[in-house]
Amino acid sequence: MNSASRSVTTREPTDCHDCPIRQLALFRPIQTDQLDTVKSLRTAQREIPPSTELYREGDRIQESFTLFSGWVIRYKTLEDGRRQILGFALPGDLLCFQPDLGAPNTHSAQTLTPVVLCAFPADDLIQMFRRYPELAIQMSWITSRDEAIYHEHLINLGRRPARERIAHLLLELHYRLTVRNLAEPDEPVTLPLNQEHIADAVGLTTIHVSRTLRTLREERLLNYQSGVLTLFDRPTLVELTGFHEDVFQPRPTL
Amino acid sequence: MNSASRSVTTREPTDCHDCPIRQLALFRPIQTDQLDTVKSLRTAQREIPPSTELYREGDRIQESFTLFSGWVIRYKTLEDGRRQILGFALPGDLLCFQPDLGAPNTHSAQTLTPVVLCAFPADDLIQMFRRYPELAIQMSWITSRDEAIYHEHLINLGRRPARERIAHLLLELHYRLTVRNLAEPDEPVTLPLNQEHIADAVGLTTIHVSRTLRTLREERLLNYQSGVLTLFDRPTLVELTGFHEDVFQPRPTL
DNA sequence: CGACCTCTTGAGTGAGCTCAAAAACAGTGG
DNA sequence: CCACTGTTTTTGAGCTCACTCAAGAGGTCG
Repeated sequence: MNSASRSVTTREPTDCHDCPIRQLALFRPIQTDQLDTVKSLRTAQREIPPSTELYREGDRIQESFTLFSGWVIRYKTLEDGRRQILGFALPGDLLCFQPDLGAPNTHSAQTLTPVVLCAFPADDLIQMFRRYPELAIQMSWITSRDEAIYHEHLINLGRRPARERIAHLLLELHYRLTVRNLAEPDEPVTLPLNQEHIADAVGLTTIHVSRTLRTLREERLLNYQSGVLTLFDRPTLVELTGFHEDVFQPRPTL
Repeated sequence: MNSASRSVTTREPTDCHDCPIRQLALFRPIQTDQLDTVKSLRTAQREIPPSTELYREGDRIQESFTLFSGWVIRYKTLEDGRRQILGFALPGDLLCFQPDLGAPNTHSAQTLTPVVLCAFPADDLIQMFRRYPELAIQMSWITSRDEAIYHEHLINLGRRPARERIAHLLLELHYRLTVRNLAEPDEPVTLPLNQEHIADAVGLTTIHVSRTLRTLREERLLNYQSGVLTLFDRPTLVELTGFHEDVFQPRPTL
């Protein structure tokens, strides 16, 4: 139950031979011959500054990324500039996996923090699946978990009022960070989010997010100020928002 | 470009040997030896009346389903009974695919119409992936397309007003039906939805759906009454809602 | 210091909600 | 064929949650 980012110890300057392993080994030990093959992918590790666009809706990116460290948002924008954040990618998450090599991206992605990621060509990945079906099955595992997360977001946007939406999002992020050992269960965490990010994730205005955060603070439920999140009363928050942490757990082992 | 439901000609009483093929053959021809294996799955075909629960949140269903005919909704409910419809499954769609055999379902599913579906044990499916990686890759294809659909729903719920939300949903359903040859591009279609379904899908009240449908009708954009959908002015609707049909296309061939 | 963010607060508005009741419709049984 | 019941849709009236517009406060950086 180790986080991907913590295992970054030694680092090749241009290549990171073991990155897909690091992603997938979360679930199951892999045979050494598989490991060799994956190493042979020779994929590039990159360090990227904050607020950088990784890819844009409509691009034809033929790479996938594994996040080693940092935060990335995936989002869509409407013609008039309104933005919907689809999700926050944390260390260990996979980005931009599209088995259809020709298809344009359906959304954009941008770094929130300095980011270290490992990029590998999508067709290499598919070749690897072809050779090691177990990896493909694990991939289906990942995407199926992602689907459950989208379900949570949908009911959040569709059927919950502002206070619960925001609280649910912050509970989610807090939990996902603790699971990765990037936060302590009962300690404050620093998030790289401003109120606009929250607003665009839960479908509100920044102004309303500001007001709602204030009421949450006044109710002594949680505090989010200058990037520091403190959960005062997690049980009540969980109750209030109907938060089910199971969905946000890493995949169980096979 | 054939719909799964149309190819139901002969029908075994209890088994439907070829159903996963029918699902996956949409994308790519499969070798005959693969076909034999799939047939050997001996999965059961079922006919199910309308308004029947297929599975419920929290159940541990170890089967997946391919829809042959009829409509199914996938949804989640909150403690107080509020419901969010996550999506509408149409003929050819896959339901309840969960590679983690032990995990409980994260949502419920219910038939809207009489339904014919093919059920097969999840671990058989995984065995099949193990043997034929190509199928696993195609599965990742399917789920990746599903993800893009959820993205559309998220921006719909989060960033669009009622009129656009409803219009977008109806455009989506209309398009998905035409792609399956279950509707003619410029003809009215019959949908098994009442206003409550629409409301629960787009995060509104039935009352507001009623009013909004009236305005859409008065604007001569579309009409949805007693289950019949007519798109009066598709171009304007597409423009208005920012509808991108690409996402809802069946997967392109490999 | 000024320029630029981000956050906060106030005032007014409006989209979508609640509550309530009537109308339309389908099915059922007499 | 009609009364009776249950469901779905429609309409009205009033309210509220979340939005817009506008201005001020605070923090950061060159």
